[in-house]
Amino acid sequence: MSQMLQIHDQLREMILSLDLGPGERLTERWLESRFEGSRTPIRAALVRLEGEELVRRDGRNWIVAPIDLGELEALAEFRIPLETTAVRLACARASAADIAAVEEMLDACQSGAPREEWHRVGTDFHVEIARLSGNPFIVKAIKGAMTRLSRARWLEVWTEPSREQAWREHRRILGFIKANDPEAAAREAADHITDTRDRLLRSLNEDRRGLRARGFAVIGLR
Amino acid sequence: MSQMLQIHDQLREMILSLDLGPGERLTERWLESRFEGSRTPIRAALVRLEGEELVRRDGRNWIVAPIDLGELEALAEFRIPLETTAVRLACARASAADIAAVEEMLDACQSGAPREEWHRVGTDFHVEIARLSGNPFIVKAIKGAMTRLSRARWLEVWTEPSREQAWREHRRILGFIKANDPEAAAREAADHITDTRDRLLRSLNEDRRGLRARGFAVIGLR
DNA sequence: TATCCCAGTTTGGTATCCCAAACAAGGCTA
DNA sequence: TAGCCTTGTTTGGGATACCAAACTGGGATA
Repeated sequence: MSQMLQIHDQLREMILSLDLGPGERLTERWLESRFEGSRTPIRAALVRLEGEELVRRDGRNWIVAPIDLGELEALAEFRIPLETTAVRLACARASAADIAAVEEMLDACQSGAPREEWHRVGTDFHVEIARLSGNPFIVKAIKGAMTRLSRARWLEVWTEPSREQAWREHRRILGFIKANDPEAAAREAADHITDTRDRLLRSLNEDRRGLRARGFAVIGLR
Repeated sequence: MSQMLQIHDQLREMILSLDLGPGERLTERWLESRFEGSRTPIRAALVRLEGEELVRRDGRNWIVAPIDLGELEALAEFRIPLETTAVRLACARASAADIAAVEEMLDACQSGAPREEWHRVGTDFHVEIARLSGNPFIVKAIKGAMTRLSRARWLEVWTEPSREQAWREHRRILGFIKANDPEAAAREAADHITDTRDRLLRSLNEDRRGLRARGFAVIGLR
């Protein structure tokens, strides 16, 4: 794989895992020494990440895209029509094997699994459901939305009951798809998105102090 | 503005106006002489355009993204839930002034206007409607979808009646938003997307020969 | 002491250089 | 003559050189 893509992937991972703080400045020279490559591939990776809105220009400088918690509502509003459409289409189009594969993914994440695992599966579930719709544009949009959500979800303080509930909701959505009940699946999906958004906002609000202590600007959080 | 952005915008325009044929190969050296800049900003522009999926890699080479007419259905399927949501939200949120601005845009495009004008307004209308929703994610998604559609729309053979009908449908959607009738607006928007897709597909099917003559691969057209 | 200014440094933007891989054409061989 | 190999050319990937603008810090000045 080209050096540029390696740098892109590593940098992307560092950003999404909050290894690099939101709003943090990135100088090309620092990245040069960090990744032991010249500025050419580094610039290409930055331009690419800019397209994914994980990195942004601030005047002439590069910065890690800040987290704007104010967009959480808009994000849910965006996801609901897309994901309800996705589950409806999934009912009509998904094969039993495809559905089983998603079910397996859920099963593979047991309650003892590390937090990274829960985080990843919690994101991938929605992307995989979108994939069942067979519509590549829906998949791409959901993937982007979940990426956008990803860092805020790392900040969430996960309690065992809330995690359990999200889990049940995932299972219910999948169950309705399996039972070929598109309207119930759509209702469940919409409710799940709303519930998840509320849980996230509540958690972040209760933890404002903790967020500040960890150096995260809580812009946009009402 | 930086040279890179200039090159990006020009190249983007050339691609969207079919000045550069879909599938055509782009060599960095040719672009270098064409834009009288060095390869550094050109490569940055290409990476950026790759993110917008207007340019693509073909092995090590760069090519203009081919038009895949097969994605027209999926594109309509993607737009319907988003645009129906957009008009519903617009009813709740858009100010009279914002609505009037869109109306003015439609008025400004009289029947004697050049085709470029019709093409542009026909795209911008949907983006502006999305903007009335107040949801930036919807705006961005619709903008992307309309970009994706743009080149196929250039290939369409526009008849006066079909253009008139699209026009009436735009007015009707806006009318229902103005009258604050979200469900009627949503129904109208969905119908419009379906109708437009059908008109486009019919036109392209009837003109397969013409497309081939103009050197466009008609991949994906059923 | 507060403010302004200027030189030195750092940064991103651009141009150019080098290289290895892909490609193409021509000639050699079976 | 058909297929293969060789070799010269072109290409994109990466490294480096150079520049102008932005920033920084320290010292002169009011």
